[in-house]
Amino acid sequence: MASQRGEGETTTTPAEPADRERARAIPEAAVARLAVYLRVLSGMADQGVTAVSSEELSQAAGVNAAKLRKDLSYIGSYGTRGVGYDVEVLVSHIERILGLTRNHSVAVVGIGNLGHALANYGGFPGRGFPVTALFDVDEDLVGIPVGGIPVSHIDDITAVCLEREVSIGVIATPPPAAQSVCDRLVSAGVQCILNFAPVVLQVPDNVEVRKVDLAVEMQILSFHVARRADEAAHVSVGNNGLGVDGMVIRP
Amino acid sequence: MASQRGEGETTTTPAEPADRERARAIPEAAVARLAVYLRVLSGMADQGVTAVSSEELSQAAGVNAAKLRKDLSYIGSYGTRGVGYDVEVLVSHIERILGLTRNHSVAVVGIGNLGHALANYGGFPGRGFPVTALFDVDEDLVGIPVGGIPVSHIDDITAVCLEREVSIGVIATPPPAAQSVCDRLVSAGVQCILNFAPVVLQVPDNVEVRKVDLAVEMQILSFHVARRADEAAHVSVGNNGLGVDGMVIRP
DNA sequence: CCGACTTTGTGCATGCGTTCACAAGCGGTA
DNA sequence: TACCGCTTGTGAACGCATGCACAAAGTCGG
Repeated sequence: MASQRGEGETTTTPAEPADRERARAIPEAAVARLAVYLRVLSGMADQGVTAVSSEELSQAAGVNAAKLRKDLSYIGSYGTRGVGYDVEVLVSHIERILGLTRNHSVAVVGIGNLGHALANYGGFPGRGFPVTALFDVDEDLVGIPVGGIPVSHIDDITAVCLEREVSIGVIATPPPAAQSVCDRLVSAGVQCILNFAPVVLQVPDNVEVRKVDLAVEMQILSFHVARRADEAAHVSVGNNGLGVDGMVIRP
Repeated sequence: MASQRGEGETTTTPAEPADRERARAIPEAAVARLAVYLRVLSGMADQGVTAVSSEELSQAAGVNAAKLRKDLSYIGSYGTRGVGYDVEVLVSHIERILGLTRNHSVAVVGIGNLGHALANYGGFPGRGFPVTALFDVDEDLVGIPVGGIPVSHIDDITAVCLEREVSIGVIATPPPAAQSVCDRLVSAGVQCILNFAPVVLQVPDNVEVRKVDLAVEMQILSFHVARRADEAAHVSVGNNGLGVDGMVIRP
């Protein structure tokens, strides 16, 4: 209720908090995919595409068409049977569900290689996420602008985060500092954290953490490399019964 | 069979490809967690810890103890009932399963902000992933060393990847170049790709792609921010039945 | 106005992953 | 040696997510 554009909100039971309860019911996995759909749709809109079918969109997003329709059904019925979806309508509804109608101020902590890269992205891809604060322990860095924003000292983190209404904190520090930084962010009222440090963060229940762990990603790939190598070995030694020297063996 | 160290391979049916079939059976989600366990265990080993129980390890890794035991059971039974696990034994077995006994040569394509950061990591966290090749389209960058490795031109990608036996390709280019770069990596024989570009890559079935999408991560966090905000609004406006102006209304 | 065609939205079955709960197994102790 | 307490490993139940298949609902052409 009380949301922007009063469209399909013909709920027969006015006591139902339709939109809000619905948002809570969206599976985590579907949320991640909605973000992907949004990007694909934005690209289509830029190219002047106005309508799209679930089949087309699902292919562009690399998922099953039925799954895509189910994902979209979590946010409401905004398609037209026999036709498809209006690109702009879908974009605006996904943006609404993902909370992209407001800007989310971002703070980056740890201005090393990665911190620099993040700061220079300057308002993250797809925008709506302005980086408004940078922090580091290194006194030499304090005051120097990176990506247009001067670096603050980490001891000022609480004051600065409150002042600039930071809603998302990004941790790009070395591992040993991560938990301490996390604690400070939390006590500064930050409830969402994106963690690049290879550390398992301990946080209170009301704080949401997502981690991006390069080492883990590499090791998962390594696992698959190894698996492939083993399979290949099996195929040549075992499966077809012929070694690489199959025809050398005489009867 | 035929694997390194002939330990617990007392399979009664010698026809079973025990280790290999087992590796295929490990759920994807479990593989990701194994990498986390490995890091935690390595940290413990560095601190002189020699034994650990599933309860301790699971807490350090931030997961359920039963889940941890099940994950470990996928790679074999290397614990001692009533005691726990030997840290070093566990480390070496996880390393073996994840294929970390061999080195995996890494190529980074796109030497912008992110590419610089990745190249300067210099042998990824937890090592075993030496970066051996860097590529960019920009002629001005070619030949300049970044993190100790000179940048090659992207047109040489096939030759260089084959020569240096690159097994993992990292795409850190702008979105429009990603698919083209991906195709070139694939035709150079690279079967594992880590993609930082916000693009859905199309690849043949025999290539494994993992993506790290900052925009998606931010948007998932944004979703949770919005959800929290809605919940908070509900508590004050809906749940308790009193508006903010509850006592202004006269009877 | 009607009928054929297209595409959505979703009930249902299937499979995967998580969690519980407990028997089996091992070390320590008397 | 026999018992006791602790921890692993896993069978079984549960819950979530995926994919199928189809009815509902709309458009378009005649």
